[in-house]
Amino acid sequence: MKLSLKEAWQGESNCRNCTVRTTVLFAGLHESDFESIHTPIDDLVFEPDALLYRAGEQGAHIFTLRQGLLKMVQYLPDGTRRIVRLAGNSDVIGLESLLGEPYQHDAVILQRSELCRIPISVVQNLCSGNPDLHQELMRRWQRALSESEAWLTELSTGTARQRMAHLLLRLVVTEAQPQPVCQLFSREDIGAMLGITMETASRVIAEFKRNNWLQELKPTYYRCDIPALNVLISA
Amino acid sequence: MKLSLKEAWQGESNCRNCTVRTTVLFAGLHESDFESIHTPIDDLVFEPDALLYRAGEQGAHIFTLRQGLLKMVQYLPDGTRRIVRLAGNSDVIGLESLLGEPYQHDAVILQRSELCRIPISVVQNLCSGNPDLHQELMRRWQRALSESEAWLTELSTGTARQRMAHLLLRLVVTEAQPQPVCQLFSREDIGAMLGITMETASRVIAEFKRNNWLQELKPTYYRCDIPALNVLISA
DNA sequence: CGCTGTGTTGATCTTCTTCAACCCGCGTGG
DNA sequence: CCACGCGGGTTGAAGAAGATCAACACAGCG
Repeated sequence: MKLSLKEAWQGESNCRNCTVRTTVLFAGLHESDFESIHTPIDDLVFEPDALLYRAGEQGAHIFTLRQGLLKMVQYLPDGTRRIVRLAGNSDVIGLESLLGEPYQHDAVILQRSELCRIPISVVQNLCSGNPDLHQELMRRWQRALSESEAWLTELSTGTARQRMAHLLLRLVVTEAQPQPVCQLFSREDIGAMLGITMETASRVIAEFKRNNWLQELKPTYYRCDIPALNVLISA
Repeated sequence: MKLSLKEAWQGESNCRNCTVRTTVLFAGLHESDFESIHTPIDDLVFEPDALLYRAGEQGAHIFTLRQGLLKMVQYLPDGTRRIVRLAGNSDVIGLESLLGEPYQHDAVILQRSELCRIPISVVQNLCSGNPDLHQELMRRWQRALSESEAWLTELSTGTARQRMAHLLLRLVVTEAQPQPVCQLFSREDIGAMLGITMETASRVIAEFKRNNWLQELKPTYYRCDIPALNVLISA
């Protein structure tokens, strides 16, 4: 099985009683629709660094992230690596497989994730006669597109400082916590997100810490001074 | 009417007999489907610099580009401008309005364009009972997503030279001509596409011309040395 | 105990930005 | 008709920002 590295199969999903059903792809389904799900939807848990799928693979599933965080990675001919998007809570990834296209990215787990692996045949069956599901799919596609464009404008434009500020602000709002706290990634990954080197990423973070824009609570967990960061990006 | 600047209304579209129907959004429609198009689909032509729509507007139409080229522009809080995507032949833009979301970009014509303005109500009506149209819509969304991600990896990564090479190669392949010829934009726009300044854009182009990677046939029209450019990006 | 991977920091070099001057083609108004 | 100004493009010189290379700290682990 290629889904290596600490995969934990949690059993088949019971979509009908899914705890996050209202926020999730199948929100609009009717009771009767669940009868027509014959191919099993697996319920999976992954630990950091697990590889969900690889760019170029012909996929037969889409994935709904019920909990966690992962990175979508692309490579250039010269070997450069760029992280083009993150997927978190209630995001759907691998949509391209619905169109018969191979996966466009490596999908790698960043934080422990719980997700459902849905065979594309299930989605296709449900689609006939489910305008709500269509609508929901389009919404996911649009979400991915908006995210991707935000990465271009916010995380690939301006100085390293500005990009980092944008990244941090994104992270604290998506974590949606009462406290402005986020978990940071390896300097290497931060570099690949912002289009800068590991070293500059490190230096910028050091500078932010010196200025108290950023405060390390425990390893990889940081508290950020949102107003200060906002000044940086609108200057 | 806000669609200012030399708009030319060409009459109502006759989708049934559209010359590019096979490549276009409505490719999968049946004869009978055309009966149910009650709201008019307008057939428009725009000259360069015309503004199709503006970011933030609540749109009531999507647009199919039958011919031409336009840029999709986003702005940062600090006023920076980035071109996040180009749309050309047979691309569909403004899809977000189908979801009730406001337009995410300014859409500005770069080269004389012929396009159809389709009311979202028409698309929504046709969608019920037209899986092919759904499929086609998803394809367009995925295309936009792929494009957007390619801009991140190819046009916002590496040195100015590499980005320019990527841009030129993209342009000559999309033009799909026998000759490796493309029409270039203002230095300002090139800068906004590559995330560099007008001046560096100018310098890089000058350098390419000196090295004969690039040859100006007539104003704004260039012939490029594809192999040479390929070396640049894979070095 | 030493090794490895990750992060940090310094010194130097390259690249890009910034600011300024200038050219040229074009249109406008005197 | 010509002078002028304007916008777009080019080029130079200076400086800033980031990349690169190298050394080192430190934690985790066999």
